[in-house]
Amino acid sequence: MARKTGSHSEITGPRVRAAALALFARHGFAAVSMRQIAAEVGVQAGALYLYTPDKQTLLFDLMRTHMDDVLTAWAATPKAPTPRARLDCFARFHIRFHLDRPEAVFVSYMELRNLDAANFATIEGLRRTYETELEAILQEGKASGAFSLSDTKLATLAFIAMLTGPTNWFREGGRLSRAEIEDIYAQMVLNAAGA
Amino acid sequence: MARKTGSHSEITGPRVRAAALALFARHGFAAVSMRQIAAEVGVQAGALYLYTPDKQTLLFDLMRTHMDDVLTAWAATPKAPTPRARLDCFARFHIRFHLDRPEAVFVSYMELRNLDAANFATIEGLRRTYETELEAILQEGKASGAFSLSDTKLATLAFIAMLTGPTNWFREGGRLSRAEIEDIYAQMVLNAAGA
DNA sequence: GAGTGATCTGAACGGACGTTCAGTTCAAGG
DNA sequence: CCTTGAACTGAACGTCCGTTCAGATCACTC
Repeated sequence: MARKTGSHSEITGPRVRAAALALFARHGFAAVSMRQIAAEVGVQAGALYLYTPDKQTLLFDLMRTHMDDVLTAWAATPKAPTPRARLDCFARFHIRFHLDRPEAVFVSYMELRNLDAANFATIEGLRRTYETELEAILQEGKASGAFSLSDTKLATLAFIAMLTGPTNWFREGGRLSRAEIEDIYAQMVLNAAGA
Repeated sequence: MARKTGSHSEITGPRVRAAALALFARHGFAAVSMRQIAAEVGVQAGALYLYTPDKQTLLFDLMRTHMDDVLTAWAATPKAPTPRARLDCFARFHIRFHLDRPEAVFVSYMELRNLDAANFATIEGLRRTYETELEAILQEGKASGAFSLSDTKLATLAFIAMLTGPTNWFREGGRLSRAEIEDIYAQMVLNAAGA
């Protein structure tokens, strides 16, 4: 037994990443073995090394892909005319986007400490870039008098922490729909900004 | 070589817990070995089992102790007269208390998935109890018209996520003091509640 | 239909893991 | 000063870890 019928690199590669993401999210990077990932894919552990040079890089690639996806999706979102509308738009974008990929969000936040120094710096840079997008909105609103905020840097961190929360508890078919959560959180953020 | 001069159960026990807490916070439960904890304490791995039945219980005890501490400290905080003052008080308490023990906060949040079912249920129950304290304040304020909130459950989760944020980035001697952070966050929470 | 290369197996590598335990050491009580 | 037992060592247990690699298999090309 070796090569299975119909197996291709373009199929197995994504399946490896999907299995790794799901397992890392559920049990944590350090608690998941390459053999578990392989079993999930239906392959022997050695075969994983056709798709990643090592376990650490597998984690890093998942996180970098996620961060790239966030930034790309936000860049493709039309810019609203006023700071208030832009903040509302950002809040709704953030919740919607993150609710669609809870595993990637969870891993990208929880497993930062398992990255080596160079990989950590890369991911941290991307995160900073995203935060800066929000802070720019807050600064504009503060300058124009649309928001009343004593510290835009703190508000940035506070809003992102708040808006990421639903990712940890949202379940399809729960008490509230995505749209309702989006509405409520957007309203709380606007309130908190003094808009 | 065995028993070192001046070593006692009352000294080594706390040192084991302190070393475990610090290492779990930095590297994660699954990534830390009993031998690393022992080395930090200055003891052989086998000696740890005089102070904990196993690694999982060591983690659980750290988390339960932390949750008990939170609830005890909050219970000892005087109740303010109005919902608005109580929310302000809760926000300041939460930030102050959590900024004083960032490692315990980090571990208690990040390592939930490494608890077995029974231990998880216990910790989750304590967490729920704490959240209920905040939600009660929000409900009173909503009922009295002091707050304008569409959903007190969501607001509870959102505020706790927001208020716990500083634990992850606060550094002594940074740009802002504890008191300043406390002021800013308390204000943002009151705004978000529509107070 | 032979040959080639991408894909995967299965076994092995040295090392680290959590946990146990017989034996050693030493502070303290009589 | 002798005994006792709490505190700890050091070695061992079986198991699993990440990673490597020679060899097997099979889809494809010519």
